[in-house]
Amino acid sequence: MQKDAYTLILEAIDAGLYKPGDRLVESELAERLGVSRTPVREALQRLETQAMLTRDGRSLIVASLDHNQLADLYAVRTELEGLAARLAARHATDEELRVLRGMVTDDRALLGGDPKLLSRANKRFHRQIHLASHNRFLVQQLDLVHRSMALMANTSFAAEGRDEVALAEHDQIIKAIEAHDGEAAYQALRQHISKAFETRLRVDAGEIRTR
Amino acid sequence: MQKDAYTLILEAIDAGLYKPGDRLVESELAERLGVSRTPVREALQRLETQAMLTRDGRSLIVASLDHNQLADLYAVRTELEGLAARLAARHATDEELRVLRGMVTDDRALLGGDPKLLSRANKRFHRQIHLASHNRFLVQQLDLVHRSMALMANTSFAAEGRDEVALAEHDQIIKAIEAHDGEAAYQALRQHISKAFETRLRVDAGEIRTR
DNA sequence: CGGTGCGCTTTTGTATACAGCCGTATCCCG
DNA sequence: CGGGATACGGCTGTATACAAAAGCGCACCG
Repeated sequence: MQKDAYTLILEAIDAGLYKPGDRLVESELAERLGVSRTPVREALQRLETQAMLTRDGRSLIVASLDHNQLADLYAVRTELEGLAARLAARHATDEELRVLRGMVTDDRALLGGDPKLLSRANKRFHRQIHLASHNRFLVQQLDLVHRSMALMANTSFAAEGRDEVALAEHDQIIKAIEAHDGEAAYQALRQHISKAFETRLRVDAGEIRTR
Repeated sequence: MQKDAYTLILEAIDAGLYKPGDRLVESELAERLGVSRTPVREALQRLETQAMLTRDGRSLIVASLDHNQLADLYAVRTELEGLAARLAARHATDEELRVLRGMVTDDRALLGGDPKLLSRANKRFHRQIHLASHNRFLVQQLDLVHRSMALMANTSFAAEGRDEVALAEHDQIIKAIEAHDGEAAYQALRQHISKAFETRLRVDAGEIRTR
């Protein structure tokens, strides 16, 4: 069976096929996906409620993030990711810890490689921490946050040297979680997000060279 | 113009017309609301993506919160409300502060009255703090949280004496925000939520008499 | 030459028809 | 009398037709 319209449209946005500001026309999507307008409409409505799309008069366009919204988003993200880290330190099982540790080890092989791959590995890592918190609502909320982050053009991993620093930070986070030190994990993750935000601002300002 | 199907169904759930576990049938809702199935379907899908409804096999039922989910929800709520308080202390305008102060003053008149009214006033108060944070994403996330809270049967304001304690706590929170003391506001709101959770647990356990 | 108004085209919103699936109940056979 | 299979009813998912509204362009008038 084919994936549903919702997933397909989401992936198209993720892949950059539709960029912020682009108008999404129901009939066009319906034809492209080979279904009728009905499932497309439902998918678009779902995406709208998740703030991936906004209404411009009558039509739907891909949402875009201005500078203020970016800051807002990171503020919320910092708080929620911090909470996830604290809970993960408390609730993660040994199996989950091994998976997390394995990710950090494997990601070393990606250093200096394709920013897209690095970004994907990074998403997986963070998602694993979310899951290790064993809090469904938190996972759901963080999903929303990460989805909105997909609206940003380029990943901060395009920044030169960011990958190595990030990996070191990931290592710190894992160490704290492994030690079941909630407070340390909380602080480490907050600082990690803070650094990521800072890097993104520098990239956007053109201060850092991107690969 | 009439409100849309989404709002109507949401209000019906809020009013307790549909309780957790109840099955929602498209054709039935369509007839009751006087529209066709199409807008009803869209409304239901939106509610599903917001976790107000869950799928039971093929059909949609109103989501219910078990003990664990309740704890999960409060954990996230504590964090986000705390963040909102801290940001409100930093960003609230004088006009917003006066509105907040006015709410606390007015709410004194409701003490000992209808729990439904108390609960409504409480929601308004918290929402005003969310808005005073001037962070759209945070407002949106907290909206989701409060929506899920609507799934709980009875408000903690049904607990005897809770209203007076809550009002005093609200006063504390406002004082911290008025003083632009982010850290104090953060702590005060976290403790307020924590107390509310504790009260709810006691009510659910049958320890406290409800009015 | 510019502005305004009218009409057409495009797109969304709503209704309805149709098909497929699941659950249930009944009937038949062992 | 009990269990299983089949048929029927209801509900969801998808497609399509139709109506209404908005944007766009052209033409006409000032």
